[in-house]
Amino acid sequence: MSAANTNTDFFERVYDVVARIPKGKVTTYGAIARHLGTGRSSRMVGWALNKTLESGAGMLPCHRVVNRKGELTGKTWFGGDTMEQLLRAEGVTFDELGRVELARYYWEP
DNA sequence: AAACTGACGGGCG
DNA sequence: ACGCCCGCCAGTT
Repeated sequence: MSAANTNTDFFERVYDVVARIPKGKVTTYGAIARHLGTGRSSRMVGWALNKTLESGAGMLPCHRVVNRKGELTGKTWFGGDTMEQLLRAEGVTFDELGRVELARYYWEP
């Protein structure tokens, strides 16, 4: 196996984990990174998601991935309040600051 | 080649 | 509970 496939494998894992997030639940980048074994490379998870968007995996429910504060940091890539609407459609509620209640909706891979 | 950036997280005040 | 700073990893300029 070529070492060049390491990245691809990383993307596939991110895809796999995100695809398993139950409807109406959310998880964090750090949780995914830990599950992948990358640990501190939480940033790479977001990077991978952005990359998967271009890879054609646009069906990925990445709107269920938020940061540790429960903020929809990726809403920029969805455009406007699309990300929030998607989560609301799944029954997720937001607080006054527009953050997800992680204690209530958090899901660990 | 060096420095900056970024879908982040944890620690500290 | 919130804001600020530092550390991680790969990509970009």
